[in-house]
This record gives sequence, structure tokens and C-alpha cells, in this order.
Amino acid sequence: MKLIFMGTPQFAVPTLERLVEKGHQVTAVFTQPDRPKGRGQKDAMPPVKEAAVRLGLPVLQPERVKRPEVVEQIREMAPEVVIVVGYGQIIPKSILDIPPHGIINVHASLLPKYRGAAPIQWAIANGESHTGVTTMKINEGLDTGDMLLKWETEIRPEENAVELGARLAVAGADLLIQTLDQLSAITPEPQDSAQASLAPILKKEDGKIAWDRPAQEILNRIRGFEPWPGGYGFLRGQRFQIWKAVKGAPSLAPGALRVIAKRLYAGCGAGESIELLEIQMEGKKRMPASAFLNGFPISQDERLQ
RNA sequence: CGCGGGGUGGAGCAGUCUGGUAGCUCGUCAGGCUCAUAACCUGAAGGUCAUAGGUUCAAAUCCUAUCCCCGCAA
Repeated sequence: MKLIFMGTPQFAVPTLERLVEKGHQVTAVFTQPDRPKGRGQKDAMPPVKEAAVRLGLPVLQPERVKRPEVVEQIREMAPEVVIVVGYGQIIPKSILDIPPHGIINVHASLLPKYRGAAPIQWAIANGESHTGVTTMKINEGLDTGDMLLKWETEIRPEENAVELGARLAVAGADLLIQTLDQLSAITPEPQDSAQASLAPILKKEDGKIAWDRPAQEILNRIRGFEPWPGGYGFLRGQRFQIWKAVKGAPSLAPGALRVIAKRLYAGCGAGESIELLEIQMEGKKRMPASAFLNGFPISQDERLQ
């Protein structure tokens, strides 16, 4: 099919690759503009742009797709369908009507659950046992379009957002191909808004650990928010990131840090605790808790905030 | 030129301000103790103190330049 692809993050890359592999005619790839990133403020290409360049596809990076000249440009391309995967911009109504097969989106949750920008992260953070991907027809709402196909999977107990995201990206790519193949045969199913929930874009503060919460909830958030914002507290005024942790046996007060038999524990709510396995101090590399303890003696009344 | 932290035996750090024989915790190796151990004791190996210049009787430490790593911010 002749189509336009719109996407930005790594999650969208497998879908783009599969489309090309399947012989679909990708007229253009829309992605967010290169933005200053990292130390030194150098402009960095979004993952989808890198993939598009590698695949030899034309790339367009308008600041706003809803600008009339951009809309007109899309109209002239006359796509049969437009594929959107994490583009990062709202598709205006003026574009919705252009492709005869509509605009199809791949969303990383079992809609109507977890509508929004961070469905993978929130599904893990909330301790869900299952999630999946859904293809749907985009309408004017936020992830409220009629659903086409779904794929469900289990969230493994130790799985973090990076790992799950990689699995869902591949599954999403397959599901989209399947959706396109069967498009005429699929009956779009409206979402039940009563069952809907939101997965808002993550903020840095979402990573700040509330030490009075139950241990399991804290662990869910740490792995759900990997690699950003992760789970962190403050130790002696410095940012203290926790990358890997498991449930601990000792009973400690919320936020209390304690070393027992060379293992590092942090207290949670209800007298529970977590054992910190991999941590990172501000300005330092991530390291095993054992290495951290060699150079940073923990006193008895040490506390995390 | 966005802001800041850092590069010291295998790991994590101190020492740098106030130049003067390289230190701590751990790991490794050898031996000892113990029913045993993540415990304890004794001993050993292992470092061009990121790199290149400069100042000095003397530089990990002061000056200059470069490379690399990390956090923030976006």
C-alpha cells in the first residue's frame, strides 16, 4: 500500500522496518525535529529518523503538522493510509480525512486501558500482570479511536519498561502488518469509555520514591520507570538513584538505610524493606551496592529522603 | 561555547585548598583459626596518581592544553 509513516521513538522503529520489509510503499516518514540533547546541547536525530535514513526513505520534520502547507503537502502525496506510532504530535482533523483507509495507530496497551503517552511504564508501575498492543483508527480524541486488532501478553515479574517495550514494539509491528492485510475484513470496535484509564507522560517527579508506600509498589515503579525517571531518593542532599532492587527481609522504618551482612536495605511502608542491588549517586556511575558500600560508609541512622 | 561532578593498584573511595617517601574499605593469592561461615587473624602480590607540556630542589597536589566518563537541564 502507498502510505505515510509518522513516528519518533525507538518503539516505532520495528513497525517502520516491517512495513518496508513487507514491500509497502512508504512515501514519506514524518518525525519530530532534531532537538538539542545531552551534554553540550548537540542536536540529535530521533530513532525513527535514523532508521528512515538507513532505509533510504524521505524524512520530513515539521515543527507543526497542522500547518496548512504541511497538510497540503500530505494531501499531494495521496497516501492510501497513514500509520502513526508515537509521533508526538496531535493529528489534526484536516489530515484525518485525507487517506481513504484512514489513520492507523499502534498503541502499547490493551485499549481502552492506559490511553496516553506512557502506557508501558504505567502498566508495570501499577503492577499489572498483563498488557499488550492495540491497533486502532485515530479520531480526534486522545487514543479514543475504534479498535482494530489486539495482542495480549503477560508482564514478567522482573521485567522492566525497556525490556517490555522492546517486546511490545516487535509485537506491535507484526500486529500492524496483520491489520493492514486484513483491513477490509476487520470490523472496528468502539472503545468502552467506562473502562478507560490514563497513562500520562512521565515527569521527573514520578521517579521520586515515596518511602511510606508498600515495598512491592516501590519496586514496580522502579522497574516501570526504567530508564527514566527511574526511582530515586536523596542521600545527604544528593540524588540517589536506585536501578535494581528486590524485596528485603529486614523490617525498617520508611526511608531508613541499613547495612546488614554487607547488603544494603532501605525501609518502606508497613515495616517492609527493599534490598538495593544497583545504585547510582549524583555525578557517579551506576554500580553494585557492594561497590558503593566500599567507598561510602553508611551510619546507623542514615536516611533517604 | 547551556550548568555541574569526576578520571589515584582488579572494584569503590580518601589524599589536591596548606607541594616533600601513595592511604582506606573490599577483592585476589598464600597461610592460620573454626564443626562451619558473608566471620576472624597473619602475610603477599598489584599503581607511569587519564594524557602532553610548564613552574619547582621536589608535583597525585600549582599552571596550561587535550582526551574520556557521569549527573542536571532540554
